[in-house]
Amino acid sequence: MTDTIGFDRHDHSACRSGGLEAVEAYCADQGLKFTPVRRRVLEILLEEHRALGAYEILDRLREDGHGSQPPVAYRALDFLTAHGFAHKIERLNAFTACSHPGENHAPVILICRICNAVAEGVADPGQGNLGRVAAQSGFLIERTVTEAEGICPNCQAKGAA
Amino acid sequence: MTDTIGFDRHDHSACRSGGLEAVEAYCADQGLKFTPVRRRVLEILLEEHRALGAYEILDRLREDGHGSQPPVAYRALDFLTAHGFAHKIERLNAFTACSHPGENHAPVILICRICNAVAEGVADPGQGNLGRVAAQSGFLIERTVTEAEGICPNCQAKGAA
DNA sequence: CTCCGGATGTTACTTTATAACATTACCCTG
DNA sequence: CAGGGTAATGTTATAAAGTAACATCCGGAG
Repeated sequence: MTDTIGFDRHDHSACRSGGLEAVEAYCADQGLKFTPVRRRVLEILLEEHRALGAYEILDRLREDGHGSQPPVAYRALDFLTAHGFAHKIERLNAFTACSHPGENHAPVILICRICNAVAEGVADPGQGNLGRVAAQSGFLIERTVTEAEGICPNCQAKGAA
Repeated sequence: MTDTIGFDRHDHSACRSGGLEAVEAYCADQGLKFTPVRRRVLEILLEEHRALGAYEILDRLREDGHGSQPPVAYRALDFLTAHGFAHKIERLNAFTACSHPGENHAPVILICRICNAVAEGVADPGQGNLGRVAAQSGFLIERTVTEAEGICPNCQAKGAA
């Protein structure tokens, strides 16, 4: 089972408020503290809907009167990534809001090297190449990093023109 | 098609000289310059047979009388990774010698969080979760990052004891 | 020999990330 | 509601990773 969003147009205000609501509900349910800083960082990620570096996020927090030192951003990002509300894109040393908050999933990230757009799909970590290689060697998977760099459909269309 | 090495004992001197020979032959064939610095960096990676940070490599180069500034290491690593003789492990900001030099492949990396051992398997980038998600959205894959963190068979056995 | 291009080397700097500790907010217990 | 524990926030300082820019060297083509 797979699904992808990210290279299409979409109702962004809905995706933003929906993301916040889903996380809020999940945190309430699980007894997690969705504090102002954490909430604000997720809002920033949802608003931008792209990969943001920790220091870009930090700049925005500073404008909002929150702490302006790196640990403030990194700690909020740690919380968000630990609970799957955001993902770190290792290839870019950057972060993005999760498209499927609440679902337990292994993110699959597609990165366009032309327009820098980022899309997220989901996968079962036990499946695919990683699952096969791990099973073969008896490796126990806990977390996965699955990313591809290439050209998104939009940029392919432009390039062909 | 998949295969893995890395968590087993093996004849390490053979794996080391074999790796060097394969790369040497490949470079001669392709007209690539396998210079002393590049060769030395690959040797270091093969000797250690683990993930090494660029600055660890740099320390070794310094001892050998090569340049001791970061670009020296990064340029050699760029060469090695560009041609598939080594891989960058994004999760660790570290590098490792390729287990399958010369073969055109998408590496699959398994990282043990207990003993830090690293194993490499190979995969077809068009297959697996990445391939499925990319195909579905019309994304053109150029490079892939496929890594898992978890527990290797050896550490699982120890933990069970 | 001389020019040219690629590789090496250096200085200096940027970006990314974390350790360590002080302060604050909150909730639980008594 | 006082006191105490815990978790979050905030700060200073520094570590770790990576790159831009330029000087130098070296080997091959003309």
